[in-house]
Parts: sequence; structure tokens; C-alpha cells
Amino acid sequence: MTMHGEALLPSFYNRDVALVARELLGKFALRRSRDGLCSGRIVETEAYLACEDSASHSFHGRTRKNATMFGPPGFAYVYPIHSRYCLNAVTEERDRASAVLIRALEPLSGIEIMQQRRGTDNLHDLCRGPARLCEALAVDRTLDGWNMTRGARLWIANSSLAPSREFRITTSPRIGVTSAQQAPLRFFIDGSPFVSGLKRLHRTRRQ
DNA sequence: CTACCGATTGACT
DNA sequence: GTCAATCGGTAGA
Repeated sequence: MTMHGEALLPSFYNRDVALVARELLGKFALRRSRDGLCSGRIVETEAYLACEDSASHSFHGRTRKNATMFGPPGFAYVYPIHSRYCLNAVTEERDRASAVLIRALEPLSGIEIMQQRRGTDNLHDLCRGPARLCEALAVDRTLDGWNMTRGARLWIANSSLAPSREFRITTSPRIGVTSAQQAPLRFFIDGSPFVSGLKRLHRTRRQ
């Protein structure tokens, strides 16, 4: 039990990846380290499918890098890109290598710690973007393969105290991918100022 | 061993 | 709007 509620269980993650990506919106991502507890409300996610998704790291089969994607649901898949890290939650059953990329958080607690790690006081820049939130939460490759369903070190939780605010969910194509660029597998809380890719968001709305 | 690439970010015109 | 830093992972010689 934490001030943010119980860790989401394997049964939450062991479902269709796009559904999990939607339902992770509004949940809390939490990280406890020596520095203290940091947390944020998930406002943006992307789904990466197990089959026929050329943008997914699992598309070309299992390697040492993506092995966690092929493991059980509810584990953290942390991968490096451009000298940074990005955090995913593994979904669906073992060997269905799908995952949800956590793209942005609304900072909630441990804000001073996150400001120090990020080197900025701007609340809107702390956790906007998948690599930024990893830096803010001190998530790196050592947490690849971490079981997030046990409520230790790194986990995702429902709110037990504050009921979820009402919000609308918008979809768009995923950001930054070089294939499968049309698939509407990005999900974000409509109107949140903590969502990344605002330029693309406006472009999406005009279309 | 070398060569190339990327689910990014931040600096710059 | 454009562009390059930067480095682990991967494929191939």
C-alpha cells in the first residue's frame, strides 16, 4: 500500500496491448530510489504490437536487447536510444512480445528530485517525452526486466485516495517511428499540457 | 573488428 | 521549421 494505491497486477497487463495503452492513461508511475519517491500521472502512451507491427522492437524476433518483451506481462522493458533510455510496460501473455511505451507524465511528487536530475525547474519539461521521464525517474537499463507488479522500486498504480479526474482520450499516429507510420497507436489525455509532440498534435487536429 | 542505425532531445535559423 | 550529438545494439567482413 502506498499513498498512490496498489501496484497494477499481471492481470491488468495481460490483455490487448492497445487496450492497456488506453487504460494506463490516468494511472500513476512511481519510482522509489535512495533519493526518495518520485511519481507522475501517465498522460501519454504508445502501443507496440506483438505481430505485424514493423515499428515494434519485437518485429525481427528475439534478441538480447528485446528479450524482456518476450517475457511475462507487467515487467519493465527499458531500452537505450540516442544515449538515453525509454520505459515500456510489457503486455499480453509470455511470448506475445508487445509493450506500451510510457511517453509522458504529469509530475506529482518528488518534483525537487526530478528537477535536480533533469537540470530544469520547468514543470512542463520534467517528464514530457519518453527519455525525459526516464531521466527524471532515474530509470536506466538496470531496471530492464524489473517486475513492476510488486510495488517496489518501479511500478504503476491506481489512485486509492484521489479519484481519477475526468478526461478524454485522443489517438494519433506514433511519434518518431520510421515504419508503420499511419497506425493510430498513440494515446494521450486530451488537452494535457504535459503531453509531448505538441506540434504533431496540432498537425493531427488540423487534418 | 568496422559500419550503420534509431520508439530522442535540444540547439539553432 | 532544420539538424546533429551520441552510443548501445546489431549485422556483416
